Amino acid sequence: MTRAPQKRRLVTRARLLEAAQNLIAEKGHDALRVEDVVAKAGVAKGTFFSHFEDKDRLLSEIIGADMHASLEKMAAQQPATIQKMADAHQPYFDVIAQNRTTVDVTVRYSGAAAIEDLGPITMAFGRHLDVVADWMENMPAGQLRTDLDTAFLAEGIQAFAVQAIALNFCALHSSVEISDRFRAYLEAWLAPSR
Amino acid sequence: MTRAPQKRRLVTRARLLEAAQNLIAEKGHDALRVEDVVAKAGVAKGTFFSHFEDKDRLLSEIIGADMHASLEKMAAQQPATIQKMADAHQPYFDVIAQNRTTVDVTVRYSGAAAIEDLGPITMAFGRHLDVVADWMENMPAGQLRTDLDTAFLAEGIQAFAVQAIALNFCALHSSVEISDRFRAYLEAWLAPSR
DNA sequence: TTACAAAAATGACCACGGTCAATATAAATT
DNA sequence: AATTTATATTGACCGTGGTCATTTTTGTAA
Repeated sequence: MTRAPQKRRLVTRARLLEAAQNLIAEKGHDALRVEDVVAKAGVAKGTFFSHFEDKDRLLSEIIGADMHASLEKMAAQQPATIQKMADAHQPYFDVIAQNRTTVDVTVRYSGAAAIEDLGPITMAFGRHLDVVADWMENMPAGQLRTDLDTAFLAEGIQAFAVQAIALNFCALHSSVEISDRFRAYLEAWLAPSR
Repeated sequence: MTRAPQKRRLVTRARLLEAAQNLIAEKGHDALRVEDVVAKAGVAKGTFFSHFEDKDRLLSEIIGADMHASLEKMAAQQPATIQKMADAHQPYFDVIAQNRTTVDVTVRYSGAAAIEDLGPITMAFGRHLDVVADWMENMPAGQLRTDLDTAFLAEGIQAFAVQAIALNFCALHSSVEISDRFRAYLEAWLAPSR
C-alpha cells in the first residue's frame, strides 16, 4: 500500500511544471533543458527525475494537457457534416503540429509504455476516439457509411489525422494544408461512393 | 562542384555500416552505441559523424535498407485480393515493428528533414506507395472502389499500416495481430459496402 | 518534546551523443 | 620530385540527460 504524497511534493511538482511551461513559452519545446527547469523551479536535478521518469515524460504531461484542452473544445461542438468534422480538428492539429518536438513526443507516446500508467498523451488519443465517435453518433442521418460502427470509423479518423500531420512535416507544407488533406481523407473514409 | 569521394572514404563508411550491423545483430537496435561502432570499425568518433549526421541517421540507413529489401519481395508479388494484399505486408511489418527503436526511427524519418537529401526511410515509404498502387492497378476488376485513384488509396493504406503498428505497440499485442487489424482496415478502406 | 521511520530532496557523478581545431593522407599542380 | 590544395581522419572536449548514496524534512507515536 503506497501512501498519499505529502503536500510539499505536490508543490514541488507544480513548481517544476510551471517552470517548464514558462520556459517553453519563452523558447519553445525544442530548447527545453532539464537543468534550466530545475534552476527556475529552485530544486535539484535529482528531484526532477523523482517526479518524471524522463524529460519526454514531462513534455508528454504538458503536451497531453494541451491536447486535452483542445479536445474539450471539440467535444463542446457537434459538427453537422463531415467537412465540419474535419474543420473542427484545427485546434487539435495546432497543438500536435506545433513543431518537430511536439510531433515526435506525441507519436512516441501514442503507444503507451506501461499498461498500468497510461500517459496523458495516450489518454488524449483515447479521448479523441470518443469525441469523434460521439460526433458521428449524433450526426444528421444519411451522411455516414453504415457498414461499420463508429468506434472503428474513429480509429480510421485517428490514422488519417496522424498521416496528415506526418505528410505535412515531410513536404514542409503549412498548417493550413494539414486540414485540406485531412478533409479529403475523411470524405473518402466516411462517405465512400464506391 | 563537389568532387567524388576517395575510395578510402567509401571503405571507412562500409566498415562503419558493417560494424553497426554486427552489433545490432548481437544486441539489438536499442543497445547500439556510437562508441562501440567506432571501436569495432577501428576509427575515431569524429569520423563517424563525418559520415552520418547523427546516430539516428545511421539507424535509418540500416533500417531503410531492410525496408527496401522487404518491399522488393512485395513488389515481386501480385496479390489477387485485398486480403492477400494485407497478408503480403508481413515482411514489411516484421522490419518496422522489430522493436521500439525501429518504430521510433521509422516514424521520425517518415517525414524527411531536408528536401534535397531524402533519407532511405523516406524513400522506402515512397516505394511502398508505388508498390501498393501498382498492385491495385493490376488487380482483377470489381474488388476495389472506383471513386478514387490508386495513388490516393495508397496513401490511405500507408496511414493504416502505421496505425496498425502503433496500436500494436500500445496494447502490447503480438505481431500476428498487426496484420489482423490491418486486414480489417484495408477491407473497409478499399471495398466499402456503404 | 523527543525519538523515529518514511518520504522527499540533494548534488556529485556517470554515460553517451555530438563538436571542432588540429593533423594526416591523398590528389593536383609546378 | 617538390609544393600546394582538397579531402579524410583524429581525439580531447563539451552539453545534457539520467543515476544513486547521502542528507534533510515531514508526519507520527511514545
